[in-house]
Amino acid sequence: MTFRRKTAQRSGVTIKDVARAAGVSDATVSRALNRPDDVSEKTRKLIEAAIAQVSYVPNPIARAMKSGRTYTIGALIPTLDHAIFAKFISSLEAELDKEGYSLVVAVTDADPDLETHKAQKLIDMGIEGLVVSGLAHNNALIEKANRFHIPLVATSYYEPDAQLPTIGYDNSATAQMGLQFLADLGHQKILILHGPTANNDRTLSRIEGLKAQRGTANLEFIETTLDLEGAERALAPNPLEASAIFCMSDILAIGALFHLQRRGLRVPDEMSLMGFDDLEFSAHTNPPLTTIHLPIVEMGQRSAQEICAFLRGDRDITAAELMPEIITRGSTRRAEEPS
Amino acid sequence: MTFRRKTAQRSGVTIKDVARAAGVSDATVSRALNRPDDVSEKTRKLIEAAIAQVSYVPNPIARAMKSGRTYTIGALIPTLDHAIFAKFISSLEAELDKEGYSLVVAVTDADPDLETHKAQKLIDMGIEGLVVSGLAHNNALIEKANRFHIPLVATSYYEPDAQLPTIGYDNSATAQMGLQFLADLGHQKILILHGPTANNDRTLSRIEGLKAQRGTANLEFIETTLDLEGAERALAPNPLEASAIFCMSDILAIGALFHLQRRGLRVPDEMSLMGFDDLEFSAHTNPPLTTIHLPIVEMGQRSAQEICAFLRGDRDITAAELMPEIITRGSTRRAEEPS
DNA sequence: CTGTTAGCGCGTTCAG
DNA sequence: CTGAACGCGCTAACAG
Repeated sequence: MTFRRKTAQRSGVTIKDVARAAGVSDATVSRALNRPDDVSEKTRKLIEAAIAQVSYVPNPIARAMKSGRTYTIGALIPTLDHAIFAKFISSLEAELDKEGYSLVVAVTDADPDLETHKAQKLIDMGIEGLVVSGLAHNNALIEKANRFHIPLVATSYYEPDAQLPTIGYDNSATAQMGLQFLADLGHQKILILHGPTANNDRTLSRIEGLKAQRGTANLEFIETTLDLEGAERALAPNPLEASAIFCMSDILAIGALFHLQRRGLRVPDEMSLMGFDDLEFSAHTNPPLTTIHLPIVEMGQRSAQEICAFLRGDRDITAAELMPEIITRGSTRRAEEPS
Repeated sequence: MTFRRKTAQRSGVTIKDVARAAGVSDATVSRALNRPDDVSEKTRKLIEAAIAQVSYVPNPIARAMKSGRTYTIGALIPTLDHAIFAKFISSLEAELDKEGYSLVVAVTDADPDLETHKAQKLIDMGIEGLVVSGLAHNNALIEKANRFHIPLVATSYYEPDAQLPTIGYDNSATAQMGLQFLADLGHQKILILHGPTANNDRTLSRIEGLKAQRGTANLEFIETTLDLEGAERALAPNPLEASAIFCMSDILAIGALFHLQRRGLRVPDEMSLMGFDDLEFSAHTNPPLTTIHLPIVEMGQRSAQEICAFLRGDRDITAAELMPEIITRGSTRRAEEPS
């Protein structure tokens, strides 16, 4: 079928047309629509008939204009191709819906210019709140949100002293926790595989945390693209002298696992492997992946709740630290004692 | 940091306040904002100063009220947890952005009631177009969109005779194509693994296509949940007498692969495995997965283009068939000749 | 180049 | 219970 244009923009029939058709005033129609109890049974029926007859449909914009509210929240995310962001958006949207808000998503591809552009677009369309990923945003964005009095929340990050409220986890400490886990298993030489650091403060923070703990183990860092292919490319030319690989993202860990399998290296016997995210996939690989579970769903919920509470006027938005957790599965084991 | 409420709703300073502060009329302020060239350098400066002074911020809703447009499109999708939908949304959003539109996403969990609820919410907020997944939608939804003169596009489906324009592929024919591929390899007994059929016309259509081709091979159908766990649960109790498993979704195929690995069955030597979707993962498993590539990105782009063209008044929305394609990789091989 | 006037569609006074 | 009138914030038309 083809959808045929029936009318120009928004049908054009207004409350006035209904009023005329029903032989009442527009105010009465408005009332019949908003507070039916204040209208007599009889005229209400009359109006309903008129509405159907002239096929009236209320104009949401005019409504919003009166209330001054759009019940719309924006989210600026670097990508949707990574399951972790999809899950976050999903959780955010579900929680916002409970409070009557809708979610507009804008993908930035981790490009600051695109981010600025989309932020402006979101603001222009009247969002009442904005959620972004990470902390490293051009000041233009922060200032803009401020100027428009739009509450801004940074997620995937926890930093109580930041310029804007953060709802997330401590990337640095979490990476350190993972490293410690591996070190405690006796791993001395560890390969760190991570995604792009450009415009990605989450990754940067993880790496910094790791570097600060250099004493713990001998660390080698490799940066690559954040996909399975990236893991392959990073590891293929590597002699793999480490006894463990710690990936700053499960997608890389899974890519590493596939690579190691192809290379004939057994995990965890010949190589321990640890991830970061806890994707659905990670629990099902062979062996299942030891990883760090990120509280993504809670992050979405919490972000929504904070913004909604703020908009309701209940309270200011406060930063919140959510706790990641190590999930021990089969891809890690104690390092061989040096013989 | 905590975000402190500075002001009640939308700051309240209007174009009038600016006009007063600058000593000009409101129309001039409006002009200075929208067509700066029509205003003298001098008064423009004056106005800019006034804007900063009273910290004016334009009200997008009032703007929308004049133009009658919101430049917002809604998408109703069953889930974001499945990468295929995330990718679709991503592509849709990117293309809509090019035309100046924003995308509001609403997740329905494949629940008709939720779908109705969210559809209404989207309409109430003033979307100008709506994209849904699949064809099986309660008439209420279709009728509603019609009543509000909102163009509606159904995706992941192609059905030229449907009630609403579809942009997608022929699920039935595509499944048949996959089956034929396996049959041509000599597979006589094939296990079909598929996701829930309830409220999912895409899956239903694939199954129907397969059943219509029953003559081609001996088919056994198993329904399960659409996740890795689902594949595991479905296959664990199965004796696996088939020589090939055809999964109606890559996620199931990958789950199946993991299961077979654990079970010690070699793919493709002892079991051929074929998917449906072509996720990023599928190209990287061991062995890489033979699957059917779905034109998801094109689907998003095309949907956006059709809606935008329609809204521009250029033309009606017409259905479009996009062609899936078999991607032959390592998980399938010719069946052993019966000895 | 700038000011005045007149609404956009709706909800909300305030009278009746 | 109902109607008349006003105004939300902004912009398009028309004068000047």
